[in-house]
Amino acid sequence: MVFFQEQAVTSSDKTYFQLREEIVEGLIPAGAKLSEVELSTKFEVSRAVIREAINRLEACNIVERKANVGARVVTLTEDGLLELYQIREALEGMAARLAAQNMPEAEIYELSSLLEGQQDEVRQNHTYYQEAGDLDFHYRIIVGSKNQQLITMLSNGIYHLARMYRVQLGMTGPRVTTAYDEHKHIVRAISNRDGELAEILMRRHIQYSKNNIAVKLTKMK
Amino acid sequence: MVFFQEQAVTSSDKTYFQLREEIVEGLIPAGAKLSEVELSTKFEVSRAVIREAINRLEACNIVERKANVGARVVTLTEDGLLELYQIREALEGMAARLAAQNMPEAEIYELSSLLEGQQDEVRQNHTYYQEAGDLDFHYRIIVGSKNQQLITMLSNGIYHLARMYRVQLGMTGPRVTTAYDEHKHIVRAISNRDGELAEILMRRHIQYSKNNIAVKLTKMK
DNA sequence: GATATCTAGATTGTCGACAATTTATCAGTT
DNA sequence: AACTGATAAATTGTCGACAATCTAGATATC
Repeated sequence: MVFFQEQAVTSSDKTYFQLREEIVEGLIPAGAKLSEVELSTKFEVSRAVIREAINRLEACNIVERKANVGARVVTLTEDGLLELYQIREALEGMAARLAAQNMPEAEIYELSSLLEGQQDEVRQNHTYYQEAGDLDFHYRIIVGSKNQQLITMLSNGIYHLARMYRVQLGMTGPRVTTAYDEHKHIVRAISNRDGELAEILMRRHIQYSKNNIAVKLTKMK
Repeated sequence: MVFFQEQAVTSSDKTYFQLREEIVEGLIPAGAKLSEVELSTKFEVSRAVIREAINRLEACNIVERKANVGARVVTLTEDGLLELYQIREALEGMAARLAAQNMPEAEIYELSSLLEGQQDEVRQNHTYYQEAGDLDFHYRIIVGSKNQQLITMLSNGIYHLARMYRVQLGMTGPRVTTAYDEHKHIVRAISNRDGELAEILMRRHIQYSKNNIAVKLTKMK
């Protein structure tokens, strides 16, 4: 699935995208130091474009920088994960509420059909719900909010960090099949233009997956 | 009042802070183009530090950049303002909920005394509630959430854009005195460790001020 | 042996110059 | 007069070099 396409026009863009992917996927491990000269030889670009890429990663909360010292990939902690899900709960809850107000009927219909199409798949191997489908669902609702700042904030900022946690804690992906039913209920609320309910359901949905991850985390210890 | 101090260690920091202030205060008007050479001569630094400063402003959603074209200060629109307040409602509502869970008693007591101290002031010139007081209140609750990512997001990202709207639409600034009572109710909920109520009250509080601004906006037309 | 100070190495911050791209100007054609 | 195309000016993107800062190791002192 093409989640949302970002086209790299400048060399700095390409470097940023690639670096981000390597960090999210764990090729560059959490906590690692990002040496500017090292990366500039690796990617065969000047330090200027590396610096710009690192700056953008910092804006995503994927790396942390200290002046005159350097940049490190963030370390993944249980607290950090909970913090992230609290933010997602607030923002995506609001996105669902706004989607109920602003999402065009056509988009709602598309989203609804998407879920219908996945129904068979869910029933067959009736345990899991593919991660891609989950992502697509959340993204469509975010876009449906029609709040451009919210869309940018979630797509550029939150999303990649959230994925980094999921990938590196081995929860790509997906959660038990009940997630599918939760999605259906949310869409129904949006379709009924019931923003209040849509927000409540979305927040619960995110709380459940947070709890699911928290359980896995404690098991890993 | 010292809202929260950022200390500029590097030349790029200083440029970023100053540029941000000039934009927020309107010295550099909304929609203006940011020429790199022009700014580098004005601030007497190289283009590299200007570029870095502009990158950071972009991360705050204060300027927009297009590759190979340049950066412009964002234009202030009614839609943009509403979008911003929707985000604030979601995030600061969550902050209030978390503050009810996590804020240390000492900090709650401080916040409470702060409000008590302002009571006389409010009664005397019984119309307005100083902007500084309002900022301080919101900031303390955000910090009280103890969610580091939320704190960063609001302090570095949302806050400056919100202030830019208030300054340039002439609503520094304060809203009618009822805001003071709303603040008191929120603190009471936090003090009672009632996160659910604290969130509801904070969201209402922000909705009210949004409506207040929306009214002023329509009057200006 | 522990602490403090100094020096050398490495890393980041800043600069000016060149390359690539966009925008403006102007001539030419229909 | 309006549109197209080529050329020139201006702006952004990228580069390598130098300056400022931090880090590590060695030496000296108590």
